[in-house]
Amino acid sequence: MFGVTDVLPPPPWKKPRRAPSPAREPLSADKIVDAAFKVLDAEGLDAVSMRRVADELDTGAASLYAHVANKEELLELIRERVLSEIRIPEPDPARWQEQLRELAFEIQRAHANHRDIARLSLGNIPVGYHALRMGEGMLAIMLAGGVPPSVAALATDRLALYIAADSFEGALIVARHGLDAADASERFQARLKEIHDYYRTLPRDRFPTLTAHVEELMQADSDERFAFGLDMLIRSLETYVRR
Amino acid sequence: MFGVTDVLPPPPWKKPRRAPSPAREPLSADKIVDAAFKVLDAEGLDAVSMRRVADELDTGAASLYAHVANKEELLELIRERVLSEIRIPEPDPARWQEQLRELAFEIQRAHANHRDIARLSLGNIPVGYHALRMGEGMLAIMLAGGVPPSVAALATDRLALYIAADSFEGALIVARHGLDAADASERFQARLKEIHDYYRTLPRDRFPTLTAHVEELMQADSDERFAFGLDMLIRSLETYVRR
DNA sequence: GCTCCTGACGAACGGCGTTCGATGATGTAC
DNA sequence: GTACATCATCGAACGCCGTTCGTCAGGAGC
Repeated sequence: MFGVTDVLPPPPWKKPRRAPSPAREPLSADKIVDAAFKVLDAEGLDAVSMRRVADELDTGAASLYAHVANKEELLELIRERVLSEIRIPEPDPARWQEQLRELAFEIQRAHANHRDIARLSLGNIPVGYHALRMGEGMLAIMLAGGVPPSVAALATDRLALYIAADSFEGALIVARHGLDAADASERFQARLKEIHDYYRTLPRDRFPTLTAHVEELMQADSDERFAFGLDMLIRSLETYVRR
Repeated sequence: MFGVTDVLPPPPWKKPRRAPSPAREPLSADKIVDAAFKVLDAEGLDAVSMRRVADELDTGAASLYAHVANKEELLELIRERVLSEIRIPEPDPARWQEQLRELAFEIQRAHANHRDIARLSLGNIPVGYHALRMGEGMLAIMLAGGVPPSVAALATDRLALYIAADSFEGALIVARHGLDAADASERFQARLKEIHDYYRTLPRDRFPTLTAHVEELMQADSDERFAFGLDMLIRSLETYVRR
């Protein structure tokens, strides 16, 4: 015949056929998470909406719900994938403190690699595979180092909280001070300078201690603060070993 | 005359006078924060929207913007008021560890008194009066105890982060497991039981450490966990004093 | 060739923070 | 006492959000 369907424009009273649906390859939870990461890494966590992720896949938000129960579940999948990037060392009893430190930095780095994803890091009881892998690794290192099990169990919980909290705080700063990472750091430095100056103008009689130690309070950058708190926790763990 | 304006119904073609605006007493930032607390304490942080708060004052959301720049500023006022409930002890060198502990619990309690308000507690550089008061108090206690200033400065930062993080985590649980506090606790216990059972079904070969110590991991309630982490931090501070 | 099922997905619902512009009351200047 | 300028008030609207509903196309099974 004459291939009329391709030549004639569609009559206006007939609704357009919705999209080139035959050429469409099917969605999947994995593809949705891929798209979510593209949005996350390019525009930050706030941009990760069902609509925006669906857009990335050239479809509508409603289509996602066939593969993902709701946004909460999508975020859980994202969290798990972030944790999957973490390498966990084989416990070496002689180096247990150092290994804890390495693992902590590894977790922090994994979060920092994905913009402000650490805003999801708090308040999640570990149930996913990679979250459990993390807990297993941390606990194993402590036990190998001779920390008593009941202490190690609690310390794992507290250490995980501390790491998540620090990452969370960093992520908030990234989220609040512009989307571009370099730009954010620059703006944050400027903000810190403001705070520094502000602290110097505080009334000395009302805040004697604070005003007397402004320099000490502002001296460390965020990595140093993280390392210091980490050392505090590990240092105190040592006191449980030596007895 | 005859007081006609009060007797006759308003003619339908004349639009109603918008509200009994003469009897209306003026809004203020303080009244808005009051209303916000009413909503917060009754329905939780998620219910604190500009519309809902305005509703509480029998007005529209737009009216709030004359007294408060935006929602962020309203939340800041709320945070400050929560911190204002915290009592700060006069530093006593002999009891510095104990005083730190008391202050930490005081901060936690102030947050817990207002539902899931602690979800705002992280990532705020202290600039408000009460936030500074808190920092001043914590730092003064440490210095009185003989902690070197450069250590005390960092430790104040880390301790504040820890306290905020723990409260935050607690608030997330409250927010996620129903609005009523008693109900939330009950549901959370049930959830913990589920997790406990789940941990027991984990493959022993992949998670040998975790499965071997399920009981230790689940033994402590949230107050005990908080106290333990607090002790870890204070304990390590002691190691900086004794030299 | 027909039916049934399953993903896809446009449209809509009810929420959100915020802005705009009209409306009215109030205080000041003359 | 009147006119005017100023400012809080607030309904309506904008553009987001997560989620649900009902329709529809395509393929599988018969």
